[in-house]
Amino acid sequence: VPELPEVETVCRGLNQLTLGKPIQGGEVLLHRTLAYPLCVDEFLDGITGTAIAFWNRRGKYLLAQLVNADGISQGMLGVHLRMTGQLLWLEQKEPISKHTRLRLFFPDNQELRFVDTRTFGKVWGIPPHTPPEKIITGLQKMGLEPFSDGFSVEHLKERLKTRKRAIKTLLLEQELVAGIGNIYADEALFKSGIQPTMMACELTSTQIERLHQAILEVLQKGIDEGGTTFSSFRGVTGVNGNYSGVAWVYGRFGQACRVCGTSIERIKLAGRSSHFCPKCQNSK
DNA sequence: CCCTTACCCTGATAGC
DNA sequence: TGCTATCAGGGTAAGG
Repeated sequence: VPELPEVETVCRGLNQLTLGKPIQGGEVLLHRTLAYPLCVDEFLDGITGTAIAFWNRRGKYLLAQLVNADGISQGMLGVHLRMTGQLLWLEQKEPISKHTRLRLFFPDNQELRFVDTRTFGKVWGIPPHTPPEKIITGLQKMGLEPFSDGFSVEHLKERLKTRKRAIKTLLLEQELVAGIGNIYADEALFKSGIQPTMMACELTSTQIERLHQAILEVLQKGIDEGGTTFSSFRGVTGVNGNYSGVAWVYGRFGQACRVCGTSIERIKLAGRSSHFCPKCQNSK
């Protein structure tokens, strides 16, 4: 499941492989992958002949700046991998796997291929002179990037003090902080010794300081390991990770806590499974 | 406004 | 062996 570190890894890979080459055309194999515009020809006409100047990541969204031969902006391309989406840089002759949803053709018989088993992933074509958040509504309420200067302990305290909701639920919503998903949320809460069900407004100052630190640590470790910490995530060249990371709690229901040996518990919060150690995550 | 729940989908796995 | 049921989950929309 791609979260911030995985999407960041994809972004870096795309910036090494896809820039400055004119898009020669494309093919949409699954129509619902296209979030905007809904018309396939309109989408392809908008991007054909442009080149990618650079890729940016915002939360779990990928945004490519498109330019013409004179470097003039031609709009943007947006991608969200959701659950199972992959962006792969391949030779066009590579066999088209069953779950291929969209292809973009580049010179020298290369292509950027969107493969997505569960089909939740989305691609947007953003017209010139249009703010991306106007087309990708998910960007409108996006919280601060965790590695930006604004994401301080004070900022977190301010945002949490009025919220009468479980802290885990808030971490999953992108409005509080951008890019955290279920795995990194559970791991960050374990590292900070906070139960996922704790009301955000009841967290102590010390707990919020620990949480802030833990969020940065788990995400940075994920980025350092190329997004392969907890999953079989693949980079843009299809190279598999090494499962190098060991989860403290995620996916370890019923197993012994790596710190105290207590059985890891699992509960449902906002429709998502939350894993935690009832002993380690019980401090003030 | 605030919060919760259902939904989209396919493949892996558990249970019979 | 083979079938069916269940589960996983990001974001969005609808409902309370």
